[in-house]
Amino acid sequence: MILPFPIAELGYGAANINVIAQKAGISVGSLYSYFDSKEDMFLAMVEKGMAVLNQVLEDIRYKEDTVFEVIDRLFHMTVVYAKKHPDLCKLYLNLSTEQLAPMAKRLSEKMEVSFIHVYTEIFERAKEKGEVRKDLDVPLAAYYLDNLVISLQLSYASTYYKARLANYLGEDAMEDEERICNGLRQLVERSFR
Amino acid sequence: MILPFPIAELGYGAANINVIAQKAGISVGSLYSYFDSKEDMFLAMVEKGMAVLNQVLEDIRYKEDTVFEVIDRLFHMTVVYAKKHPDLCKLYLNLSTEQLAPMAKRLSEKMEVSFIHVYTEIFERAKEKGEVRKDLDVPLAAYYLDNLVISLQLSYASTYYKARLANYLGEDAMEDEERICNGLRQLVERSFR
Amino acid sequence: MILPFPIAELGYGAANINVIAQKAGISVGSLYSYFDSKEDMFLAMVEKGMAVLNQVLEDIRYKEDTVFEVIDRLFHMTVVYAKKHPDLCKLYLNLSTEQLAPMAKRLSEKMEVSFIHVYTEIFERAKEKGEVRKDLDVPLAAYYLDNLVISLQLSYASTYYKARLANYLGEDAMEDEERICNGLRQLVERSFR
Amino acid sequence: MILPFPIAELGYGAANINVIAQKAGISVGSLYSYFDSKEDMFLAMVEKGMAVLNQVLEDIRYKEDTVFEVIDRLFHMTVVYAKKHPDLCKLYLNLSTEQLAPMAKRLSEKMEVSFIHVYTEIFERAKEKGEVRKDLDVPLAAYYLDNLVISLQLSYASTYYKARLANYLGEDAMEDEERICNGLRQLVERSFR
DNA sequence: AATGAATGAGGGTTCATTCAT
DNA sequence: CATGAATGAACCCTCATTCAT
Repeated sequence: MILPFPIAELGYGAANINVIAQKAGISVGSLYSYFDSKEDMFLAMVEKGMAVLNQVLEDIRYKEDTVFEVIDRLFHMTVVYAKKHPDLCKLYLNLSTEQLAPMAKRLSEKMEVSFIHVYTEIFERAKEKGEVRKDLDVPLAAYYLDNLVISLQLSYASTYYKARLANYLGEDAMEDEERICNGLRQLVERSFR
Repeated sequence: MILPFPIAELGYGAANINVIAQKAGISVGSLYSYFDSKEDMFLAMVEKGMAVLNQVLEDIRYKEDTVFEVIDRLFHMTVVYAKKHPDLCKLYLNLSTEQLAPMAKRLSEKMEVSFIHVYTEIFERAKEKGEVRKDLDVPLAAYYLDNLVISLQLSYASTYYKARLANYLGEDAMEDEERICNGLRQLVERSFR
Repeated sequence: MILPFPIAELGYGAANINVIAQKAGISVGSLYSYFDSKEDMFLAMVEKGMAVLNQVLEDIRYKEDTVFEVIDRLFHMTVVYAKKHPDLCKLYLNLSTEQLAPMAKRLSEKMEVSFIHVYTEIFERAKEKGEVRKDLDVPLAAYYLDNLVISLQLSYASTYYKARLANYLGEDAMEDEERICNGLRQLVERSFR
Repeated sequence: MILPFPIAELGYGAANINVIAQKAGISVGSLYSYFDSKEDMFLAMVEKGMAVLNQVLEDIRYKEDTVFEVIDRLFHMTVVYAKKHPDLCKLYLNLSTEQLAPMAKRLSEKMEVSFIHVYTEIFERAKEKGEVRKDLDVPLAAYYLDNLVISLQLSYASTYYKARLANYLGEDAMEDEERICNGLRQLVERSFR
């Protein structure tokens, strides 16, 4: 199945149909045999992104691990995902842009909800097992963790956020994943204990 | 000075010059006497945003406070800023979009650098005063804190992130600033100690 | 032989090749093995229409009848033809449209000429037999009669002319063929006497 | 006010926006400042046509005349109108085409209704004054008369119908309006008596 | 011979930019 | 200066036609 990657890579506004078709190596007409409209192409990419993310989520939540092992895997997998699918990550930025807000709302909710569910599950279990303090505000912890995950993801995918990461942590910081992932995990670990 | 606010509110792609001129209450021709191009209008908004942000930064870093008092003020002021200037916040999303990446790079650097500088200063001082642990990775701490600040800011400004906040913390979470700001401050405080 | 009916039913502009092929139950490729172009398909339908009309003409002009019996049969057969071949009638509207004028001219002439010939023959004979007044302007009478025939035909075939008929003669007028055919025959009969 | 004449002259399908703009001597953009869409341009022409026709109707129905004087004027004015506004006449052909049937229905009804109303009024009055026979089927007479008027109109406006007229009445028949108008009037007059 | 996926020129429409007033 | 009507390049999309299978 042909996917209109440039629409994710370049953004909805900047990617024009001719460029998309050219980059996909097919004609405009063919493109329109797969999708009914440019909007449809965008949604196809969003759905692809969601499918990949859901797979990532599945890979993360082994039942037996401690919450901190899960979070560690979460950070590492996020980086793997962002490196492998930078275009899908960039979708997130387009979705959150006002231009696409109306179209994105319903889809995004589906996406967020999966994450919220997993985060909540993890923290509740961790509470029971005594891995985190009893008075932890679970929803807030989930929101806080997701903020970090999204930021991390964008740092490895978006041109802009890459530059920002370099500004904060040095030009070659991206290659030192351990520093970032472990560093963030440590910070998070302390904040939950 | 007339500012093309809609370009920030609606996003670069969705805002059209006629609408901008109309909302600004002047003619298209006049708009083009102030700015050479639509790109220029966008950059003017970005600069305006930076100026406001720099003022916010100034208001935050009283020398005498502990780092956690500063961070508390940082979160609170971020919310105040996001509520007062949602359009300027949305700029951030547009800037980080690939469409505007080339244009944005140099400006963004200026912006980030101010923040990095302040964050670094705060943490170095806090280390000296023994408010945070000696082995804290300051650049990483700055990056981590900024991720949270940006996420918080967007949660109060962008339609999409507002919905996300509601998904995580409940429909009326936005009104309960204290829960969010204090909650984040507590999490951060623990992670630095 | 496969005929591209939809091109007549929907009109040259509205009928697209894919729909035509689908309705004809064959592939686009096959369609193009029968016809060289869309224009060709249209012309094939026009020729089909002419052939049917010529048959109708043959059925009408029995030598022994009075001119008014022939005209009566003409109106009745026109209705029968229009009901049986609405798509061929609609061709007439497309042909007379400027869009197809150049292509249509030569074909239409052939078509008109048959009718003119028959009409003239009928009226000349009627004059000889004293059925119509001696000073009747035969060409004008033929033109006048054909105008009515064409109008009648369209009233039973084209959506627009159907609505017009209903406006003039009432919602169910179409079913009362006798009123229309006999009524017109009477009017015509008086005008020729 | 600029009117997109080519859309009537060439037909909805054949007239493309670039041609229309060029023939109108303005840019495509300007055209779209007057009309929201090509459909709108077509409707503007239809409305213009209706306005002109209504004026013609007004000019025709003097109260004092006999029905046959009115009909005579009707034929003559129809020719004048068709010669002056051939493009508006051609609209009629486009409207009755299946392609535009849906769009045209409501407008056309308005148009027809004016004519039906006037025709009916004329015939009812003529009946009262004893100018036409008592048993005349008024709606049918109106339908019959309108068929002739429309045919006449098209004979002076549409390329196709012009050729048809020449086939029936000779190459120079168009110039001999009197023959046609008077001839038709006489035929009609007899049919109503 | 029959198919229908692929093509891409051409259509309707938008909107950043200009310039006569 | 200020205006906003005018411009036309560039957009998204359609569909007549072709050709590898």
